[in-house]
Amino acid sequence: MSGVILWLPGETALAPLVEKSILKKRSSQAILSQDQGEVLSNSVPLSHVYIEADTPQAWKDALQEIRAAGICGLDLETTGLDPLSSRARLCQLSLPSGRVYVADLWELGREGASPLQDLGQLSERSDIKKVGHNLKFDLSFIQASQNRRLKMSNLFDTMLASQVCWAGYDSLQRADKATKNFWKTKTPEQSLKALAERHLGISLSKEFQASNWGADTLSPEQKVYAAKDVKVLLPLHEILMELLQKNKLEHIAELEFTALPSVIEMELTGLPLDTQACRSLMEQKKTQAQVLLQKLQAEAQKAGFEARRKKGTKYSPLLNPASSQDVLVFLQAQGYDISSTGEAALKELAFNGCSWAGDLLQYRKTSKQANDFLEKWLLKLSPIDNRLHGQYFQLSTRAGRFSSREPNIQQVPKRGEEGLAIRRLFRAPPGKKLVKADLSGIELRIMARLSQDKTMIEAFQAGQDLHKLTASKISGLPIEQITKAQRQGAKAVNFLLIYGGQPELLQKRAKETYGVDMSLEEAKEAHRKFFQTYPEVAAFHEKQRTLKRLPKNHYLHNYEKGFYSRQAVTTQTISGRKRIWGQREYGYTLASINQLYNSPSQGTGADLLKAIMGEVYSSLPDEVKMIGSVHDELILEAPEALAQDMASLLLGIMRRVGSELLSPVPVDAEVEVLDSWGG
DNA sequence: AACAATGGCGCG
DNA sequence: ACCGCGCCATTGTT
Repeated sequence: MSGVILWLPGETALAPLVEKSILKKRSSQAILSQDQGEVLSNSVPLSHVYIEADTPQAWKDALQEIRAAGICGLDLETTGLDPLSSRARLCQLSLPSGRVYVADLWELGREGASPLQDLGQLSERSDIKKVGHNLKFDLSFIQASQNRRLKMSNLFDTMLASQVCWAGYDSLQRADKATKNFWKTKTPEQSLKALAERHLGISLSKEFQASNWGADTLSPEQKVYAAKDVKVLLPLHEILMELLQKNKLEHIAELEFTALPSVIEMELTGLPLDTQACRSLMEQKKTQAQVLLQKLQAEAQKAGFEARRKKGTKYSPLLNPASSQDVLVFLQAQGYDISSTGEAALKELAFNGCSWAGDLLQYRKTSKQANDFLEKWLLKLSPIDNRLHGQYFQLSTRAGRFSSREPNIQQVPKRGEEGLAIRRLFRAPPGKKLVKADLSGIELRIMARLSQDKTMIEAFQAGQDLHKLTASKISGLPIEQITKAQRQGAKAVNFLLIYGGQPELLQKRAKETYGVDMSLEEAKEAHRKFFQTYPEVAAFHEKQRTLKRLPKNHYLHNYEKGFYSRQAVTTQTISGRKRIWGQREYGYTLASINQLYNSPSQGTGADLLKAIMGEVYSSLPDEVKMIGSVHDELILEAPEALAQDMASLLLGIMRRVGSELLSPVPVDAEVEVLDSWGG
């Protein structure tokens, strides 16, 4: 086993294998204010813990002190989690001196102050750094209270900073219960509580987190809790700044902080959904699904299907098409030789005349569309503005892409006529247009830049179609004679092979996706020709493979050790984002080589989109909103009169920022002004 | 009842 | 041994 032994988190059985090198022990306490210990003991007068800033004058004084300091910790307590339907109640501000101000925003409001306006202005000041944990939350409430776009600047999010430093890190943990997999991989916790413990040795109680923040008067205990939270932010900021610096990740953290306001805007604005059309399409699809279900079950019954008796469920003699076991048992009993009921296998059966398999596929698609998408969206629609507010997470993925949830905006159907019809439900409101921009073929451009492949770079510089070029090189035909089908085939070749796909997979995919029968020999030949045409891509792969044997120092920090380093295999994006590869299973299996090929590319795409989002956000007029982002695509909602201008703006920024990052590879984009997401 | 694993499928 | 996600229902386990 040539793998490199990475560290494990402290206490596992394998810990002795780990070399511990403590570079520099730094007492976190030195950065904490003197009375931190007393604060935690709860035995000192409240005025030593926090200062109330509930009068307009006291509030003003607090803001003045912050201006003088040039930095503050910022935290809000709110009546709920949704910035559209809940309200901010308490604002906590901390200073480098350790002083904490706690302000009851409602009380201040009654006395004629406008603290949320003040906070809005604070968020925009480039000369005052705002430090918070998951600032998306707090800033969403502040932004939601304003009637203009806040051009927030000089932000430092301790959660994002920490996530940047730990990206990709997996620790092995024993499962707490007896499960099949004894070892479980776990990503480190990134809550404020976890960070305070890890880096400062402070344990924060979360007892009051969900207490009644809408009460007539807030209790001293609630305020103490709130004050303790905000007090750890600046000490954490110090440590994370240094950690970012040691790992040369300041730039990536800055990229995340700059993208943050646009994420807030996307979540707050949400997507416009045509509710009526959505409901009727849902009903139509539900009916369709119901008809198909009965047909499937009736035919199965007629053909002699007998349900197994299952533990824990009510017995039904009917086949459940959502049960892959039921389906597999039935189809095998019918004499079909299959081992999976996935789409590829069922398509094959349907093609060979099994209409039941075709119906099942249709049923799965229709019921998924009706239940998982259309119905879910209607249930998720905000009663405040009747729009769909998915959440975005900047760093929940290993390579640095966004993830999205509740609902996942990144998996809205688009393929095929049915998918398109679903996207058309996202309609711009009257007088508005959607402006959509896609980075064109960005993965291959990134690969051209990563590998510095001469042929690829020249092709892009000449504005050539790389899929056609690949098709031409494989077939030996001149580019002008390449058919659409050949181009599609070459597209599969390009995407599969740059990430390490083997000829066997190529053969399989050609069949599945295009119905092209490719012999293994032909697939091998295409594989050979591809790397012959783009030799630097092969060299890039080779270079990535060697990374496994070239671990580098990566710095971490905790309260006990201070800053310390570990030998870690890391991969990097063009912007310098790092991903740490921890071993996954017993035996120290590292990343698969294909992951090492893919990660810098995928991560660079994320870097680029985030850079573009920051840039676009800072250039948008107030009436135009950023409403969506899907890996290589951005969506704006704009008044009709501004739509064309916004299209040019997007195109210009995407080309400029992209071409700068990928230089000498040019970046291009496709922009459209639309009435709906589906065109 | 709650949790874990799996298969399946939507997107890039 | 092609990468990255989130979400659902089923099925088995505690």
